[in-house]
Amino acid sequence: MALQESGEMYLEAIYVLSQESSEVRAIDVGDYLGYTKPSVSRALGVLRDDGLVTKNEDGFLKLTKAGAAHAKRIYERHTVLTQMFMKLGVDEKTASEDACRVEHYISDKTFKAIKKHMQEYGS
Amino acid sequence: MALQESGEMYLEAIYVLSQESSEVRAIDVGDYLGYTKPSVSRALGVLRDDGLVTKNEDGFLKLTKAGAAHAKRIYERHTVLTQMFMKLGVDEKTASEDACRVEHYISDKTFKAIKKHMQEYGS
DNA sequence: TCTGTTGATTAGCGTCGGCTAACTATCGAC
DNA sequence: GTCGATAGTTAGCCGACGCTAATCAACAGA
Repeated sequence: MALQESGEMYLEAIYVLSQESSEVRAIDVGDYLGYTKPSVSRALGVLRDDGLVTKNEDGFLKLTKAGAAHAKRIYERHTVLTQMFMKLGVDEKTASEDACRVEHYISDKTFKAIKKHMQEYGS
Repeated sequence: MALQESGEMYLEAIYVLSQESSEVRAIDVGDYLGYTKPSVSRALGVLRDDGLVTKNEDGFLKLTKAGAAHAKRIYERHTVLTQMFMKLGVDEKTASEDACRVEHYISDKTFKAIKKHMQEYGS
């Protein structure tokens, strides 16, 4: 089954946290997203079952190839959308918050069009 | 409590159908959205409790002042977003489908910025 | 008058995805 | 060796929101 918004948020969080530190645990993901430990635990279980995340013997999380690909896709949407909203005059915080929701709902077609436009005209 | 995506979809549907015919029933809303009668029945009950929709003795639906205001707000987002996506080169069907989801998730700030941009540069 | 269709509702199910409570495991300090 | 903090899991609750099955009311035609 296709990933829901929720699953994408978790993947993105792990992706972002992995860029800051190579040691990402479930608790860090929870802190980042503002969710409790049980919520994270269950969500990661689902992602693990889907083959998107693994956990090594020390409890550190790692995205699989498929998980990383998905996370990068969402994260790119986040950055491009944030950039677009800011280009339109929206403050960074609002732009990022809106991008964070919208990134899960736009089609590939529309995202490609936005990205192309930003590459041509966006600073 | 603030309206969810689902509630906004129902309001928008009633608003659109009301523009085509003054006699809008629950079944029409269901057909329009692709939902079953029981789903519509319950959803309308919630909107009625929230004071956004009324039903007259003949079973015809009518948006209250607050309901209509909310519906118009969402519908405007739908049209402006569709227009923007098409301006970027997206086909009408995809643009409309994406707008239909995104319209529920962008902040007022960002929408105002998009609208302003479209008024200045959008054909 | 009986019957079939249409519209609305109620009861109840399932999934998603938050939550709290409570348990376990590990690890460092005393 | 015991105790407290930290991390993770399990069990189970709840709201949102689809669904099917079944019921009810109104109305039209044989």
